[in-house]
Amino acid sequence: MDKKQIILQSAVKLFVENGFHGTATAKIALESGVANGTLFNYFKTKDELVLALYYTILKGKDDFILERMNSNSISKDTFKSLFDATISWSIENKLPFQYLLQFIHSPYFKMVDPSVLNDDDNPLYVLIQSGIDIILIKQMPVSFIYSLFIAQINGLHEYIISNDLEKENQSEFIEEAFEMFWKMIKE
Amino acid sequence: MDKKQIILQSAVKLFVENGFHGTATAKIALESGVANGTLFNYFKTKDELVLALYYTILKGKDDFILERMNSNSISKDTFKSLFDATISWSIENKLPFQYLLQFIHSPYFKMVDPSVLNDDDNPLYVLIQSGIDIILIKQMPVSFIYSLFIAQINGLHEYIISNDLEKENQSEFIEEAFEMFWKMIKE
DNA sequence: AACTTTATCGACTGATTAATCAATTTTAGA
DNA sequence: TCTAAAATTGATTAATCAGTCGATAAAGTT
Repeated sequence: MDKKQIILQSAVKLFVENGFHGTATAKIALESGVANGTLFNYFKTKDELVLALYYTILKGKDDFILERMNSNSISKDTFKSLFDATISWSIENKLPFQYLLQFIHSPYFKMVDPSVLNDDDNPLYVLIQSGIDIILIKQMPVSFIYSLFIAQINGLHEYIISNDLEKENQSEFIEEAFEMFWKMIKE
Repeated sequence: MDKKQIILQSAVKLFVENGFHGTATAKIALESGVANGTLFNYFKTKDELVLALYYTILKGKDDFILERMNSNSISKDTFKSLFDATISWSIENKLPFQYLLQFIHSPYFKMVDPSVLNDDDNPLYVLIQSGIDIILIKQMPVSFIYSLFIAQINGLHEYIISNDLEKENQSEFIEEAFEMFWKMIKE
């Protein structure tokens, strides 16, 4: 693993534990086993590191999800796979997931280039649009369904984490949460 | 309005705009029209201010919601009132709502006395429990339904805000979001 | 008015920190 | 092996900021 990756990894941990400004760049360098100045060879400023970390985590999440999605036709099962993959990523990557939440709700979020968030080529977005087109799910704005999907995942995640559920119990609630969500959006 | 309230009000605005550590206490004092040191007469430390602000907003939100809830029996309508009151508060109090999100997802949240969050005497919590008891809503853990309720509100809020919906359009989606939620949790 | 208490002020301080840069080490190519 | 380029180092700096405190003003009491 190269130094850039190590720095990013240390940064997730420290930012989530101590917040953006509660984490000195020197601490990140120390935790990464590099010198103070080295960090600034990889990221010109602290802000750039904070942003790069956000993009990196988003990318990792999308890759993880896409890897687990290989159905051609669109059906309830397709959405189930997506739902499962999304919640799985968030549980297997607690710190990065927490980082996303912290980042999105912080003023840093304003600094994100909107084109990166252009949902039109987001797989989930496209999938929902298709579902609407073939009248599998409710005739509502895509971004509305999208928001509710993300929200349902967040609610489920919050429940699983704060109740410290075991693996077996998790699947029960994941199943249930998806079935509930499907009732909600199906045509 | 006394100085304490003014300081709290300035703090919401600045913290949401510039983040916790991006907002110097001197800036808050300036915005409040008081001297540097005066702020520390009301709040011993900056952390205390950050926490007090959280508690104050929570209290204001609860009061707002309770004021609009005066039904005795428990029915779908009761939940509708709760849903409406909750989303109304979040839309009429964008900055405080944003502050809650920012705070909850930040490391400051660890500093909150858990007994304050003791959901057992949270009206929404009690209401859900009653709904489950009379078999109006699904036989699931209260905290599960609770998490999904909060999540649905958050998703709806995010949709309304980021699409900058007019008042009329808002109610359409609030109605719809509630009906969807009800389908999800009804027995 | 005289006096006490409480609130406010703002200059100051000690500590912290993002970012720099000249010196050093490591790597790579001939 | 020799040399040049690239990467790394960490002491240094200039700036920022939370919190203090003695002085002043305002409010309250007799």
